[in-house]
Amino acid sequence: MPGAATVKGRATRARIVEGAAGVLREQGVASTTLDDIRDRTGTSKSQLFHYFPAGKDELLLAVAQFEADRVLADQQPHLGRLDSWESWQRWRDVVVERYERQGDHCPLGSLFLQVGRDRPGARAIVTELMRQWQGQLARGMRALQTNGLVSPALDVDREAAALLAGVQGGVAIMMSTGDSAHLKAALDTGIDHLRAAAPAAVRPVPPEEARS
Amino acid sequence: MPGAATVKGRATRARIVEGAAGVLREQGVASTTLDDIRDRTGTSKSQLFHYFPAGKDELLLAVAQFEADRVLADQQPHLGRLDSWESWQRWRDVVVERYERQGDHCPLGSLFLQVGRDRPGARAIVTELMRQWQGQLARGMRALQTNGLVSPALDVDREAAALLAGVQGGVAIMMSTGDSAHLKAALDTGIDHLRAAAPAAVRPVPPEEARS
DNA sequence: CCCTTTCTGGACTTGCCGGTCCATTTTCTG
DNA sequence: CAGAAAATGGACCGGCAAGTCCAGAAAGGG
Repeated sequence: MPGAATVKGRATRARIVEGAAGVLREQGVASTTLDDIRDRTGTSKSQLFHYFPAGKDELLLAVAQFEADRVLADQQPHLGRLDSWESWQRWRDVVVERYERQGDHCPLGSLFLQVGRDRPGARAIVTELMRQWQGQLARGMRALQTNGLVSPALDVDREAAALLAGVQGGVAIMMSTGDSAHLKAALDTGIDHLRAAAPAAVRPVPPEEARS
Repeated sequence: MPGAATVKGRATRARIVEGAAGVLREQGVASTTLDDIRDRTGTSKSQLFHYFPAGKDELLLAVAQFEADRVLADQQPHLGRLDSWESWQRWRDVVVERYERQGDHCPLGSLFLQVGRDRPGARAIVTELMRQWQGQLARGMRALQTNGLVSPALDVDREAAALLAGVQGGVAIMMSTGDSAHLKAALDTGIDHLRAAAPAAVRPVPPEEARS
């Protein structure tokens, strides 16, 4: 916790990060100035630079980490317990609901564009987020396998990667178009794909019998 | 073609847009100034404002349209002829190759962040791009149905939406992490999902995918 | 060939915003 | 209760880049 040696200091620093996150969500990175953040958080210019000596970029990076942590937290506890079809469905609903509420703004995406993906730390934040997210999806798929709901032959890692990509793309498209249909389609077909890999004996939902 | 009444004028305007697109690809939106574009295109400040009276935003929007047109053009002719498993595979390879070459920079994404999604025209550009892209995928899937390679029961629109989302997300993840595994996974599982919907009689290839 | 319109060059203005500085207050430590 | 270290307030600076302006050159058109 650089530049925050006392309780008061840590509190102020946290207030800055949270407040900055709020401002950034509301008005976007491009049009947010340090003065906006200063106003919102009731701080002074010198405080901003006291806690983030490297300036705006360092602050933005801290906000990025803050937002990244929220992404997974908002999906819990469902994301951590994907061991039945019902739990997958609940997770799917939570994801849709979370991003529909977030509206057409992607805090993380814009942050990285501003900071620059190459900056030490920036790439690491998103890579780690994706790694954990995908890991939890894969874990859920293995749980389905363990419970005999999905064939052990399923390539879990590839499937989890594809599902994660679908979610990311669905969100991205929603940001641009305002329509969540793609996100829902990606989630539903992804889960359908798992269902199709169910051992025939326990196949849960007759997947649309239309062989004629 | 606002502000370009003569051949010479139109040529200059086009030179500005293309040059600006180049600069933006190389150094990103955030750090590109009108002077950079002026240097690159061998023009003067007054020319920039002559052809784009509303200033930088209007120019960026024109570049966005330019880049959007490229996206689909780069996938042709494969995207237009998705009527066999082989053509789907070729398209898949072209997409991967195109985005791997593009590296970790997304001209369109950054452009919209800078301009703001809400600006009249901005949202329309990406919405139209997605609509056309998805339309061509759906058309390809219907061609498979017509050729008896895929069950007529397949929900083409949902499947196309999901595949498009996967591609978008795969690209987005590649931009952030530098790894194209998610893009490949999304494409391959998406196409697998189609293969799984093949009428049993003509099921083409036992889905054996090379994974790396 | 003249007169209008379009196009071009580049100097100049202007406001914004990241960053600096130092004085002052508060908190920690022994 | 000192003295040090941390935290705070806010005035100030300086550069940069978007946008303006006008003079002058080229096209176009009757």
